[in-house]
Amino acid sequence: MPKAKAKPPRREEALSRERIIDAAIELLDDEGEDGLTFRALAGRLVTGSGALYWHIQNKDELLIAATDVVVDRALAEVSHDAKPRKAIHAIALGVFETIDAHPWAAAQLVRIPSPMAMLKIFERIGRQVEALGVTRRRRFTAATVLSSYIIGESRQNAINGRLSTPLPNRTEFLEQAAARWQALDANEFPFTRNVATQLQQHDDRVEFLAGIDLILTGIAASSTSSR
Amino acid sequence: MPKAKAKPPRREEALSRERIIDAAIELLDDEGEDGLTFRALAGRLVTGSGALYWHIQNKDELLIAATDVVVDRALAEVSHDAKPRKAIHAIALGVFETIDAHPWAAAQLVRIPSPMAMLKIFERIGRQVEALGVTRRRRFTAATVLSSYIIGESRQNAINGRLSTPLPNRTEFLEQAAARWQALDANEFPFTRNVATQLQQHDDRVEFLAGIDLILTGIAASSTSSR
DNA sequence: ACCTGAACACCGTTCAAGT
DNA sequence: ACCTGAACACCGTTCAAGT
Repeated sequence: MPKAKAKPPRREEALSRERIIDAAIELLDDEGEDGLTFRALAGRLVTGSGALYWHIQNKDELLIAATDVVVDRALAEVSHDAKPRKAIHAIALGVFETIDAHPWAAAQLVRIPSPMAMLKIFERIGRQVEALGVTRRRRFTAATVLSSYIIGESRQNAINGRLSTPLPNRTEFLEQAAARWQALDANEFPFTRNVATQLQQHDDRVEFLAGIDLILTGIAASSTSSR
Repeated sequence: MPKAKAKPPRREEALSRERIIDAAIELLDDEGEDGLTFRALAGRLVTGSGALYWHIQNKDELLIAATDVVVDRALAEVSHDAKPRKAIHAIALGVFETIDAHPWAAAQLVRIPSPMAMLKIFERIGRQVEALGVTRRRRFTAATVLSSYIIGESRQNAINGRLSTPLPNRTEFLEQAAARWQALDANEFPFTRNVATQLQQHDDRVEFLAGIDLILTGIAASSTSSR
């Protein structure tokens, strides 16, 4: 028997705030929000759990930092030079897809006070609202409505992989949701049951953008009206 | 010295699911989301923590049930017989004020799958959307956009009493938020800094309803347009 | 049937001790 | 300066034992 034993896992680089955040994102993606514990994270980084506190303040800060990273990446891919409506679609879809890939980020975006990631989305949307020629007084409202819808709806649409036992794909996810709505009491939920059929058929991204366009129509109509 | 000792607190009624939920709401309102623990709740109800599990499944179910109760109360106060726009305003303000009084409920409303409280809000909004004469195909989109905005914005506006040290009132809350925005980097956040002034001045409810009306304008314009 | 409360299996966070 | 890992002060949840 040779002297070589099974090598213990070795840390290749020194610990750093950046590496910790990257590992946290991986862990969150793999195991969900509950999967992120300091012990599990330290295990992946081959260190002690206490070591992490040298680089980050606490779990909250880590979650917010992880969200900032994934949102920054998403926004970096959105080109700046489209016309306002197209640009807003692109920002919206960028956020939509990031939250779909990292469902845990949605909860962080709506924290109070707003994390930087949220402010960056708001800023990018706001500039396009300005470019649409919205009057000064209405810009805040318009940007708020758009941002609120983008984040809220992205969250609702994100498949949380670990919720009910394996959700193979989006189609089944939608079917389950529709079935739940169809099962509601007919007297108490006539409207919801009625639109459940649409829920089953719809394409997420198309439906999501339809909501954006509805708001954009409202913005355009408000700006041209006399009120 | 008389025999009478300090009476231990006595439970006046038997434990019940209802009493547990009511006590949980009180505890959540008093101490915030972190304040709701089974030990603290059992303390208030003068019982053992394990006893609660005879009446409720677990903490998640308790939070959802508590949310259902406060939302039901809010919706019960909203009259059914107004014209659609006024009715939507009333539903929106009802939710807004309930979340302001019970900020912990907002997190529950956006859970997946949607809790009953969320579906009830959606249903009430949806019926009014129908009453507005929105075409069948657009009803789902319209109700979704409205619900998403109502819940998202109510959450953002709710004062979470325990966040930073005592937040005396809403004015100071808004000032703090505006100050944070003003402190942002001028090159990276021109839009956000610019609207920060508005944030400082605005009346929450008025601004909130302005967003609702923006969406309603979009709904009206979409329905009458040819597309 | 309902309640009790100790026990279990976790957490986030701290900190003396190491290098 | 940075890392280690045991220890602390909590959690939610379970369950044998009581009434």
